[in-house]
Amino acid sequence: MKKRPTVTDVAKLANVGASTVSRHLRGVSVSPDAAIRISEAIAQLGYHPDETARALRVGRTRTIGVIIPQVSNMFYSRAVQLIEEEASKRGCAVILLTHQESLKQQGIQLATIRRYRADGVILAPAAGSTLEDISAALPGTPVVAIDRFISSEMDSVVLRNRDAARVATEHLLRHGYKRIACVVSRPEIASFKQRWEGYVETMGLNHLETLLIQAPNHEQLRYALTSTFVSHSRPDALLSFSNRVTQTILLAFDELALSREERLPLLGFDDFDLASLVDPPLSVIRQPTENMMRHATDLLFRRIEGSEPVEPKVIALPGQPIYRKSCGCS
Amino acid sequence: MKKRPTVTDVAKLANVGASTVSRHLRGVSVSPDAAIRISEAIAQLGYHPDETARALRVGRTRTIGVIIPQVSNMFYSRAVQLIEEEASKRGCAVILLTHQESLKQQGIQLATIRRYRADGVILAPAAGSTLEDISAALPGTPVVAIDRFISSEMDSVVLRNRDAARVATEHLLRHGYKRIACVVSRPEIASFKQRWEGYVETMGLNHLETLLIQAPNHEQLRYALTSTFVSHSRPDALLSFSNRVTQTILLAFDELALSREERLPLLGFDDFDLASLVDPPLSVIRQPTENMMRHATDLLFRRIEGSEPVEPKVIALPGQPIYRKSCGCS
DNA sequence: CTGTTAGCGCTTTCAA
DNA sequence: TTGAAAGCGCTAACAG
Repeated sequence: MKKRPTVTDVAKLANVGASTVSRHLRGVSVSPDAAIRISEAIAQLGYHPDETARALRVGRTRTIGVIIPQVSNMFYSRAVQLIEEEASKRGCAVILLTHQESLKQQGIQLATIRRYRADGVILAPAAGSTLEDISAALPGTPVVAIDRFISSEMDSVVLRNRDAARVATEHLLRHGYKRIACVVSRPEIASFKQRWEGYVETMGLNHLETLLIQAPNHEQLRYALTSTFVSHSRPDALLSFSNRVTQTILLAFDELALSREERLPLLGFDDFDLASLVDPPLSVIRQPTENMMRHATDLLFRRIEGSEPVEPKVIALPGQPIYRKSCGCS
Repeated sequence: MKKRPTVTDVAKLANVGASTVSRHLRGVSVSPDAAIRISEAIAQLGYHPDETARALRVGRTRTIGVIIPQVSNMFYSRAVQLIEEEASKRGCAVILLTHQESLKQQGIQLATIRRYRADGVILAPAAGSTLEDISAALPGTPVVAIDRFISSEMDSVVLRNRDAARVATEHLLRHGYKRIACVVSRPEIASFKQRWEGYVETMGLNHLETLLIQAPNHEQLRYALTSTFVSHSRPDALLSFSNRVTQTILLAFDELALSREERLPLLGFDDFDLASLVDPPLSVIRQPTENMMRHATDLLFRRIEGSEPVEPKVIALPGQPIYRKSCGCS
């Protein structure tokens, strides 16, 4: 088994010094004929530079860490997709890690990132994360938070959650619903907290009581939902805080075999592929995921390149309401 | 800005040699009091070992590459999720790359993997991939193919596509449908090819003509579908080859505002969250994704560890038919 | 423009 | 069991 060729091998074959090869590789000017000989040698040997060695020497790994709750949530898989493409364009590879909504697991993954010396991190922080924990875990490494705001001291790209929830609640109110219930899996998650605040505020302004249907996991949430639906104090309308929750609501409708008319009016956060195809078509607040991820990667790479912005930047993008039928529109 | 601490720093503070620190870190026996002093020093300095340096020295990076068409397809996002968890358990990080169904892009990503010196790769090969291309791009690096079979010389974990398609076609036949059409986006993709074969075979056995509805992208596919649906030679039933295609079919139904009764009977590959919630509930061939990914990671890590299996192993798992209503069942 | 040399942080002989 | 020293493949400084 022959070893992988190194710069030295290339250098020898091309009759130049190793540093000339290195220069050529990095696009620094080299004499034309040396360039040709080097290129030939590289082709002949099938040489591929070793990123780990380069990283060690230069202190930059050309990798970025992406830490999210799970990839299987459509919002995040879309996000990862976008981040990967952007990173790829800039010559960086993505190290993908998940924290499964666990603060402890997140700590482990931050340490992982640290060991791998990623140049920067895009993070959807687990509930309970603090700026201090995170920046202590990654001293000197740029981090941008997505989806969940934790501190104005940290670069963040998020939805304007309060506003969006306000808009959503007002819309439901305009349809004449009074007993509007929020449905959420884990209210301690930052984005959901803000959505809840926007809702509470709007309900308060209208002298209406707030309602919360909540459970730590989707199994229990479905149970909570079905019991609520059959109780005599059932709400007028539902405001779902995430696509997963929306699906759980749909499942609960289905479980009770509620007809289209018996279903509660529903408005949900996050758009998804089949949202327009369920019955009735789902009204949602869509997140501008593409834009968000572009902002996030831009911010991150600016930080990595070390130029420009010094103070933390929080980018909050408006949600886009898409009223189909489920909210009561026609 | 103080530099990151190194083994040497730890060694000095603990009054031992660097190699002793290294040994301790890797769990090799060290005298008890040295161990204590080292641990203290590590904690005090906030030392984290540098994977890039270790990788350079030792020749193993503790990373695995995962190359898939896109993360945003539910099948793959689920797969990535599973792989990440498994890799994490084994102390490896995942480098995530996508090839967008482009052979050229796949080549680029294979080269990326090579530069980063990943210890192994899990790959869903783009259409047109050959064993030779792939192993030439990654000499000495274990690769396991998932979802798409390209050669029995390469470790692979796939669905028993022909059988599954046979079962699906027979099921549709049993409902009395004769003009069964396959719907597929890119027939050149290995798994779809095999599904097509299973279908052709079954139709042939029953002296029935084969029908194909196909278009290179989902936009055009939807168009092809709607025109087919309104033509007088419309099929009796549809066999969809992937979850994305199934969604496109649903979209086409919706576009034509076909009522539940007017919709064509449909059986699709891949189960997904909302499959049971659309109207009528979707019948599908489910892939045992979890099992598949466990096999894939097992295979890969066995190869990486260098022990055991020498000859390539192809694992083909049966699909699980789930008959809801869309296929004509009730 | 080029080659020589040193060294990034780690592990691994090798001798003690 | 331990420490000193060499070296993984690369790049940056420096002298030509």
